[in-house]
Amino acid sequence: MRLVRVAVPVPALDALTYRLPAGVSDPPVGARVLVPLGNRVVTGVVVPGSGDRDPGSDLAARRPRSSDPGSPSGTVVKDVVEVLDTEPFLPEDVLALCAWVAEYYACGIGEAIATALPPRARIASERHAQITGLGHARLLTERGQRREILDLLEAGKPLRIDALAARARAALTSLERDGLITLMQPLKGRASAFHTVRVAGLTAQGHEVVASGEAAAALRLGDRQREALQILAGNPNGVDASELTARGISSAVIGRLATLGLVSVSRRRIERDPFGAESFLAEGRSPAELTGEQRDALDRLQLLADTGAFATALLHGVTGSGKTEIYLRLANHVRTQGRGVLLLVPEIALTPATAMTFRATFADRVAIQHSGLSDGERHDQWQRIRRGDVDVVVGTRSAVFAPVQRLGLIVVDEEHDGSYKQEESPRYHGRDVAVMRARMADGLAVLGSATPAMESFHNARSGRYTLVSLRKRVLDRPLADVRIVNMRDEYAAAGPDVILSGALAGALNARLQQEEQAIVLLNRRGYASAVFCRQCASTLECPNCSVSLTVHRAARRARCHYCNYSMALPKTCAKCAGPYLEQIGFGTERVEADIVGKFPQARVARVDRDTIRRRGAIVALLERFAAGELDVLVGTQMIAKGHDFPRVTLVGVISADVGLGLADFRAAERTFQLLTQVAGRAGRGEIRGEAIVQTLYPEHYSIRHACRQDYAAFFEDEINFRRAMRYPPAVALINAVVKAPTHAAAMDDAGEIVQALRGRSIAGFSPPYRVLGPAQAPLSRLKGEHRAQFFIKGTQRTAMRQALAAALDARPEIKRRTIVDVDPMSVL
DNA sequence: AGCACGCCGACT
DNA sequence: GTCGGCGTGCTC
Repeated sequence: MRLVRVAVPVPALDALTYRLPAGVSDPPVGARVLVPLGNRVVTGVVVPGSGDRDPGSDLAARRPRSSDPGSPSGTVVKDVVEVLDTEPFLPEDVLALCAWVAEYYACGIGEAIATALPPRARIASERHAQITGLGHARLLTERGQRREILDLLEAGKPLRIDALAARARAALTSLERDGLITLMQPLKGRASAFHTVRVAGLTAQGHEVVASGEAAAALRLGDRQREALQILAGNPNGVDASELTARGISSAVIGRLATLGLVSVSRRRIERDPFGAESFLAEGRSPAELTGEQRDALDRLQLLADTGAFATALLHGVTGSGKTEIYLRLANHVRTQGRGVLLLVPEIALTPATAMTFRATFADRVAIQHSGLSDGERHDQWQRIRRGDVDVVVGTRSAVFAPVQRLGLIVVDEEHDGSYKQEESPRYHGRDVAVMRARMADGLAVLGSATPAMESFHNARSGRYTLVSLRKRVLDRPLADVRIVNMRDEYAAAGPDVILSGALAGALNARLQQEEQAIVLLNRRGYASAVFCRQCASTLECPNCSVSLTVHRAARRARCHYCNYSMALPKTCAKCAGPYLEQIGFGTERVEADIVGKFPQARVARVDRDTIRRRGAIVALLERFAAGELDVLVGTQMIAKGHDFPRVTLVGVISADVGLGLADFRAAERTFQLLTQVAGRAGRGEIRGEAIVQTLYPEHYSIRHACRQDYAAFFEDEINFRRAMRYPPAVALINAVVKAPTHAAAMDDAGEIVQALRGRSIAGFSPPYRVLGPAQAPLSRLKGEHRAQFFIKGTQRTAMRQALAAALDARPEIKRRTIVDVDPMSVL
């Protein structure tokens, strides 16, 4: 019997064993196969493993081989429905990377593989229902849910079940049992997702007719038909149907010529081009001259790349020191050595402008991969990479799985950026997966940042990574002057409602006079942070989450930023009916209003998740700002990242300490990074920049060091804190959150897992980790669920992960309600 | 993740 | 009494 191991796209499942029926060829590892799963059909990927493992023994497979490998398990091995690929769809190295991700981040192999697959790679069964003759006959005697369904199906056409309300499911099965309807499972999707167009071309006979007037006359062709033949005669490679239509030749005309045998219509595969038509304008980019420091850095990195062995370099360069130029040249160097390059950028950074830079440098040897592309575009780009048509891939987080051939270099730009961590399963960190991939490929990983993550600098210090530094900005431009404004003094002088300090207001005014630009940052959106009742001292809370509702004034609503619940702004207190409601705290919407109020002549725009609904809206807005059509940009951290605006000479930070109050071990690190990055936005042109930082805690080390742009000093203070508190990178950390319908149940369930973890001992020794908790999670209620959490801290990640996996496997009903986050970015 | 089975409150 | 809510378990 021929068996295969198949990873299926179901979170909790390990690879499953299927039988290959006679007449079906052996699929190679990495090929897609259609397999039955429960009562549906899904697309799985063949993974290594002899396959002659008995089904139902996944647990046994993890443990040392159990005693009776051939024992019957109760589950019958099902047959593979269809083999979709004769060649591996996912290459071996990507598959191995997925296996590592599944193991390291404690998720199912199928889930890891699902993130590596391009869109449209999966075919799945859909469920349709159709009414039977008996159903028609009994239609009028049925009532309730059953009658509703029969009414919907009355026309006789099959209907998709998922279009039906979920509550109708039970009725469906009973209707089928009674023979009133039939259920079908047609497959949705195709094995190949390329876009094709119809192309018309002249046949031999057609050529004859064009060449000979007599033949044409004999056929009595109409004007349109003659015209079509002329057009086709001038295009030996054929003409797209859409182009013919555009030139006034309808498909009917082509159809008639085809029946006459003069024209043949074929399908041609075309590639969707995410670069668009303007990419031709991108030619002729002249590379900037490197500074001596850049040259040295590039030389060192090239040397590392040329060894052909795995290495990781941390490129620590102050903002504006020209890291991108180094990436481009290093990528080109590696490419000319015949090895592939992967360049990862944060979510927001891959604007069309950046994509164009790469297009201009690498022409058609570059592919891009990010979530802004349509499914079709992403699919086509992926296929180009898979075929080996490109040597350079630029993309966001998930591009780390791109099937680049002979990979030699992975660059992770702005490696500290939080968008590299996926906040849903699999909770992987793009940077860490990149380093592992480089290791598997014997390649070089380059992590670049002005404010490296604590983990990365720690690794550089310990010698695991090679540290390469850039201390100066290009063209010797100075870093911005940073002034701290103590808001306690402002409040004492001007009352508690001050938003813009005197210093910041004055600086803004000066910029407006001089026609320079300014960026104002506040990492909190909305108009006011909460609605407070002065009579009963209660705060307006979200009914589903344990947070207060944020006031959005333009929408006149109070909104939850976690579950998106919203309600009309109340006029009286919901608890005590008191009329004295006060809005406390403020966000970007309020700051914008304040600036507009103070400077009516200023052209102000706001950039946050509320103003940027569509993707592309941010690009348009940033372009307007770059073009000088706006004076002031107010926004959240979105505006702090990467962009290069030469005319910005002032950066204002409204409340630098937003986030410092959070009970999160990365709070100081995030604050330091944000302040340093945003200050780096100022003074990128000819004129020196200035940054004004408003804070209630001017003495806090993250604010002090950020103002002096002193990374090393910040790192020293922060690493001491992490060591003392035993937080990463001093230890490895796993955060587990258990959800339950009540607070008590969540605590009980979490407590049981914690007990199991503490009880595990290895050969009489206590386990090599410590378990903290359980405790109520900081967000104790989210979307209506209560949450308890616990931490595992230790130095041996593998032991920690395995212990947790074992404890959860023993309690499957708790496991399904538990989120496991290995190396969490935040423990909220 | 889906999907089905099975056990308890509000309507014909 | 059924209808229909969602807890629990399974998927080779």
